[in-house]
Amino acid sequence: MARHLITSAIPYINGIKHLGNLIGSQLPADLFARYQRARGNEVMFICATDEHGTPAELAAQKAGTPVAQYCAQMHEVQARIAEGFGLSFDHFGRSSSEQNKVLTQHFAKALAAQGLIREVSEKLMYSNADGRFLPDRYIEGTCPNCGFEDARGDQCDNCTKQLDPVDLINPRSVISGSTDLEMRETKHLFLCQSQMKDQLDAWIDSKTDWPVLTTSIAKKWLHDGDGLQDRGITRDLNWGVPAQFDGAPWSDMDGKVFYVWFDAPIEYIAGTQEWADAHGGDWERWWRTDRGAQDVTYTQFMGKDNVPFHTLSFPATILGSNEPWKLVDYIKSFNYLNYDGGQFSTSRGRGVFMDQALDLLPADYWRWWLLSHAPESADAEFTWENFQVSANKDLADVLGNFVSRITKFTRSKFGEAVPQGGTWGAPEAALIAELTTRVADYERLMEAKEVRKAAAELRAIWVAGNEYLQSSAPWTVFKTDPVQAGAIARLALNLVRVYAVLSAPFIPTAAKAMLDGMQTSDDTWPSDMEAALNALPQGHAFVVPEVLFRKITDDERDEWQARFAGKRDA
RNA sequence: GGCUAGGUAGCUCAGUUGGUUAGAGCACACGACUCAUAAUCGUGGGGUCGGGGGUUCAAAUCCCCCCCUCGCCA
Repeated sequence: MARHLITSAIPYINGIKHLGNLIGSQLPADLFARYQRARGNEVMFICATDEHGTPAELAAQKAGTPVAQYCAQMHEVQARIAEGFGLSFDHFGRSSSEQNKVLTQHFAKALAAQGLIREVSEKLMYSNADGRFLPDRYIEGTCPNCGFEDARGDQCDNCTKQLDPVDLINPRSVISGSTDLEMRETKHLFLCQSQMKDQLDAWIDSKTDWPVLTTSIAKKWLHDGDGLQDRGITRDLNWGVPAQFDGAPWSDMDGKVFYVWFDAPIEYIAGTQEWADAHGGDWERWWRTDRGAQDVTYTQFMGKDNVPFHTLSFPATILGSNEPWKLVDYIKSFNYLNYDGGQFSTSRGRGVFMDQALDLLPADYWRWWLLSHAPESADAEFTWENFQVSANKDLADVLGNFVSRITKFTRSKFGEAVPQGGTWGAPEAALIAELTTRVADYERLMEAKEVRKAAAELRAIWVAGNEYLQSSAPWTVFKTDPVQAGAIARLALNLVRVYAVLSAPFIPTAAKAMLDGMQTSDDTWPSDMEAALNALPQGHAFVVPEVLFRKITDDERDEWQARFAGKRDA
């Protein structure tokens, strides 16, 4: 039995994510996890909320809630929505956990012991009124280039010029509006990634089967300009993992915390520890190659914006520690999903957010559309028309109607039990041969994390059932040879169970309804198609399930398109 | 401006190391069936593969130039 460690990039805590975020990491990771479990493999699927950093502090402040409490609440909100989408995490952790604090500090210490941490003094903008250092984008002022009054410290939104906060005329704090700012010297820790450039470069070079999106982004960071740069791993903040701790190999780091990109990926490991602490399991056999993790296959899923951290920074942390941690085996990355001619926008409330989506339709509609249109080779686009057409055609007409037509036909002619008697001949053998080939292709594509192609193959498997029914026409055969018509129906009813098993990674709720309809809990993977089509024995009772997928009407489509065009309302 | 990825039928996309008349789904037209969520199945029309030049017996596929889109960086 193979063992699969699977992680999804961890979503940031400040608010509910949109569909673009969902398809970028959590959903494809869930697809893969469900598939591997269905194949009988052992899976550890970890996700979490990314809770540290300035945006979380400010969001909490805006909500009038202490930041720890704010994060706890938002974590619950995100966890419930994830559940609503059927995301089958073994554990949905929190980067603010005690486990992550201990582990993050451990890694920092281990890296320092290997000479990979250096202290750097730099001058940053300090706000006396706020009592804190301000990140570049939390400083605004007049652009020295174009005179725009609300230019941010990192870039002017009006003329797009890249800025340094010291360039701004009349700089002020975005947080308080205070202009009582000064440049103040402060000390930070840097991770010496540059020392590991060659090692990382060789490692990336060895990954010839990774998506080009993953390797090209890694290569760019490795080779662009002066090559891979050392990066600061601490910030002047209170909310985070303290950079000063007992046994720390440095001093004077009070009031500083590790920067989110350093502690966030470590949460993959810490999240597994959280799981172990909660369930009494053994986390080391997943993460320590000296404790059994050497035979684990580790796959990460993420949007392209997260690729640099996962191809370079986190591996630098893992490898640089010189400890036997499990390194990722495959990084599946995704492009962006756009919304109806533009970008999804969290700040402007443009597009569909996860909670809203579940209010409109069951999760399977979204799962199917998103996965079958996953932005793998290029950015993809969500439009309501495409969504409506795909969901209605694929789910309602091809799959849902197949289940309806065969269960209702059988009920009307034979009653609610798998018909007995009759024999299968050439048409059935041909169908079994086709399904055997297609399922093998489906398995290959799922193993390769080829999400869109796997969806297309699954759909073709559904279509094969309709073709079979159409050509064998049991409703016609019934008039002259009812027993033989029963044999055809028996195969088709068994097909419903097979479809449920094969489809479950994509549409788990409907798959469950299909199994329930067939009154079976047998979710054995159809490795032997002929045997699989005999799983429901003659005389086995079933019930006609409710309509699996109702259709999306034109009126609904138009209404939703208008509703989500602009501002997100409460 | 530099770099990445793209530009293939009306739409969304496949096209492996260059090789017979460029494929799929949707949409469209016609036909079949009537068990089914007016569903299904079959057949067909439709593309100078962004533009130009080159290599080759042969290029969507390799090389050069240009145009356009998206993203990252400066």
